[in-house]
Amino acid sequence: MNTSSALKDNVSPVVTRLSHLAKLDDVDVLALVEAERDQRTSSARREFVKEGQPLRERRALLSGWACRQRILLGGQRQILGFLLPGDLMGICHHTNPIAMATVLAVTDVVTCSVPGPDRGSGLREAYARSAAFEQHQFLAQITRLGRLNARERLVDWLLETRDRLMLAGLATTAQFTVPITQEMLADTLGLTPVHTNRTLQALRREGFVSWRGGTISLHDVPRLEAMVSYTPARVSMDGGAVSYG
Amino acid sequence: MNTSSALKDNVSPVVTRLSHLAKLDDVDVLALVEAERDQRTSSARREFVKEGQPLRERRALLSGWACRQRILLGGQRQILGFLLPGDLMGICHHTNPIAMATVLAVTDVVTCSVPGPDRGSGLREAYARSAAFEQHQFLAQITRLGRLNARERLVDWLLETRDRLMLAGLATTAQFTVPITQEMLADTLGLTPVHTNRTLQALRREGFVSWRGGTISLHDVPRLEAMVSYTPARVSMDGGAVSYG
DNA sequence: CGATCGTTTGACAAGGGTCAAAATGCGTGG
DNA sequence: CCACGCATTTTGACCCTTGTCAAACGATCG
Repeated sequence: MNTSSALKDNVSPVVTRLSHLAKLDDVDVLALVEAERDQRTSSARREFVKEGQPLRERRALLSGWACRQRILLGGQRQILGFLLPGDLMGICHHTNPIAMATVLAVTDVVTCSVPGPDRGSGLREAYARSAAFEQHQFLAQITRLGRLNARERLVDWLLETRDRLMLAGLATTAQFTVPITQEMLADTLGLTPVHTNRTLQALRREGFVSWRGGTISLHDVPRLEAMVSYTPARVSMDGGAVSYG
Repeated sequence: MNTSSALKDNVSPVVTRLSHLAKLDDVDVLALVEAERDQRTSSARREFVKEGQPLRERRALLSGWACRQRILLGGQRQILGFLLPGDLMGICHHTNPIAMATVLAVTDVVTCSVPGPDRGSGLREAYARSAAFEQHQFLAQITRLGRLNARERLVDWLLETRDRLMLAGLATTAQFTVPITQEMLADTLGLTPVHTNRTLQALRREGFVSWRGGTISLHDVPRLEAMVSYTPARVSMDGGAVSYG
């Protein structure tokens, strides 16, 4: 199409995702690509950020999954949300920031630095929309936990996760990779592993989803969407974008 | 104390709250006071903002309560959180923002405009910390709904709400005003009104709280805090402040 | 003084939790 | 290539928290 799409094709999920969120010009994309050369790997289970500790630098996820979680005294865990490839972390606008949650590498993970928003305004816009989109996910998580039953929570989460992965170019409408255990899913959905398993089996038995070797396939997307009245977040560049205000 | 505290004493919850969040100089405070002259009243049940509609202007709550809510098809409601006096709304950093949730006046409400962050950097810092604090509340809401039982949800919410009101100078350690019905509380905590009522009664019967005429008293704060391992959000000016990063 | 909204009560149902054990899968080392 | 050990998934039986439905009670307001 245009010059920058040549740059965007087959590049990192960071560029793909941010390009979906705002119009980036070549300067923006080059800055991202440049920043991506500063990569760092960490292995599964490592804690990037610890709740209550000062926040260091802003980075983006290049590959792998991470999660934000809180551990309650008593050992229960609540996973607040997952960080998927292309997602940003550590962006903050005030002094002395302190992490509100622990960020844990779910799989082996590669992160990279991200340029400051000072260059083109495209990046600033993309970062702002990225933050708003994340906010949207937190609000969705609240309604999920507060008002949906086990089956609905599961379906809603699957659809949301699919959409997020699609934004980074990592999913099709009906298939995507989910490198997490059912126990983690339970800690996300506010359920026990046992009940999560049973709910999942029911959906499988009824032919709605399959989950083999970390790959999830949705077999009747329209009905799944109807089941939870799913409305995708509005994050496309054209038209308005979500903002909690 | 100093010159600006003379301005801050007995003034609006907006100034009180923002002063707790960041160091504001006289210029900042005067800008706030000036902006407060642009007041607008709306009566209970009015919808300030409708989910999916463009966001208009940024404003602050001077008095009364509002809530952010979502209605699911099927008519269930989830209250995402309350807006208390001193809280900001409509602040957003990208173009074409769209409301992620409906904002509803719970009581009669007075709002005022708030100055842009351009003046002193104090306001910018206060706004950023305010946003981070709000984010903190959403994350707390997620853990509440995901991992606490009815009694714990209720206690945790009471303690958080007390702290937020204290920030605006509207509560003491053990007493504050809560102008909402048990039904709204139920929609906040992800419970039914009936069960909320029973949980509340249990806490009353055991002498932990009383709730008469819209005023809540906590009678054994240490034990209540222990019950949910309550940790107040770190939002004081000195030391770090929460940021979800 | 009815009307209406909010709170309280009771009886019962069900969704989801708990505990414990059995299967299955998978990486590692022999 | 097989066997072992560990993590994960699956199953079963039972219990408990929370939801549901319906009605009574209480307060507030025109």
